[in-house]
Amino acid sequence: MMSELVPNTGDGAVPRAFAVLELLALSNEPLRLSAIALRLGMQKSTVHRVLATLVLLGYVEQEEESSCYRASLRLWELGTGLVAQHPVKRAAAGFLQQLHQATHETVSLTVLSGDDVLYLDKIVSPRPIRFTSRVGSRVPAPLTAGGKAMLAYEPGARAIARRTRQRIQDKRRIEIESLMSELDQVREAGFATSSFRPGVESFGAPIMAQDGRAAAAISVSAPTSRLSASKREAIVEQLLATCADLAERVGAL
Amino acid sequence: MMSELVPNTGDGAVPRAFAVLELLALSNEPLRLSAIALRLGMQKSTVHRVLATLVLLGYVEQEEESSCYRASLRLWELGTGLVAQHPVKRAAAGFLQQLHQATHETVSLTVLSGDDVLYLDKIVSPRPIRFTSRVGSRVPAPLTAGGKAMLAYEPGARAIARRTRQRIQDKRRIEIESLMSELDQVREAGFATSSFRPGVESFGAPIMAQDGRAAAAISVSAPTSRLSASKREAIVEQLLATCADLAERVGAL
DNA sequence: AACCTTGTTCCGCCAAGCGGAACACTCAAG
DNA sequence: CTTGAGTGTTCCGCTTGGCGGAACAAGGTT
Repeated sequence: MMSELVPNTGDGAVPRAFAVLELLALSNEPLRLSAIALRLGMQKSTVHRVLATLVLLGYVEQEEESSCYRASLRLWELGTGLVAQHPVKRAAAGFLQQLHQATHETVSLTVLSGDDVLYLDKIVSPRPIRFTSRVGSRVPAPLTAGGKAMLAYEPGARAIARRTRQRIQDKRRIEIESLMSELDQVREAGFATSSFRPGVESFGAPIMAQDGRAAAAISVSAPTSRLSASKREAIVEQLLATCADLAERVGAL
Repeated sequence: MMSELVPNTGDGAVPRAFAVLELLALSNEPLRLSAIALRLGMQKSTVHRVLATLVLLGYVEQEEESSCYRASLRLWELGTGLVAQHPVKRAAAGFLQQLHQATHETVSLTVLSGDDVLYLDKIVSPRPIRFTSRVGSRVPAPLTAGGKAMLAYEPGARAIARRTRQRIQDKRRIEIESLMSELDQVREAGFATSSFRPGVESFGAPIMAQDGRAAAAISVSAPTSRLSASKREAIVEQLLATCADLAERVGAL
């Protein structure tokens, strides 16, 4: 009947434990036991047991004075190890650096994750853009330049667009048909653009894999005020060259 | 009876699930179901069930062709959110940048985690040092400059030194009594030095909290070949100034 | 002092998790 | 082609670990 307060993934010990851990990780302040039990619709004693296990495993710490619980850095430690050995990120690091040197603008590496774009890496411009997405954060793919660059080669692009439209607040941002035709143009031109953040313009291109889909995308973002027609042209040219080189490298490994 | 092959944290569904997840996260290649069962001393059917749960929760992905399992980027995603809101790291970011500008050398931010130092942040020198520790990695605290800077104000320093001596391979690296007297000197001078990596010299100073212990440490590392007496002096001076300023800022929040 | 909270502990009930065994399948050697 | 040793997956009976209600202790606030 879907009568849960929270979109719970199911019952059982493991899903519960992860629900608690995620809640703690996403919350920016330490949480009380009761607050966790309330927000997850679980029994206090259950939450207590789960927390005891997580503390034992080192994923959660309990502040001794306030008896609040917060996630430890264990998750982060495991996570950084994961992304450090990510093949695309490893291969891309030097190319991103080089592209940043050439353009002097903010350069990002993203992959598709569900309906979102996940920021794997980023080199910020010396004069950084405000409201930039943090590395490790996710943004609906159809909004971003890198996301559109990847969606152009994704079979399920239309479904992603529909789901995203349901999800976001300002529905005018995504009109399905215009987006789909934009993706056609992206396939032709080889790059996508986006200005979904006010005052910031982005250019994104896919890193193509052998199977015809995009393994990742690189995007260059700059404030509109700093962009001229010739600068835009130069950015796109350097971006496409970088992605082509990188695709060759990725294909080789 | 402690008859486990692996230092297992205990039985039950949740510890098992985390054992599997950690194994996958730490392994740099995708693992087969049998390999996991073997290495953790678990039944195949148990591993299968656990993996199914982890896949459902989005922490593990299964390659469709080889049916291997690997950790997804979910852990990393949660982890980056965690460290991004870490108060010390947030406060330190600007100071690290500034210290890097002043010294043009590699600057690191570390915290104490167990008996280790955990690298929270790092700004690498334009001519980067080889064999540098990755952000998110851990190194035995008594080996590093930042670690010694923090241990100098840690009550359990001696115990940490003993445990670390047991743990490492080259026991000559740590002589308990000489380390303890070195920590005394660190308290007097306000900074520590280390050259546990061949050819690299590091200077570390603590960021003091109100309780008289070190909340974190900043260290500056440079190849010995690039260091003169005056350069060393300048680095230490700038390092100490930075840590003092930062401690004030951290104390305020 | 009479309430609310909070976190923690206890305990009976029961299902979720466990692991052995059987299954389907692939690949390599015979 | 057949055999065999792997693999991953499924089934199922048993029992243990997890569940949640209730009682408990400790502060904090009215």
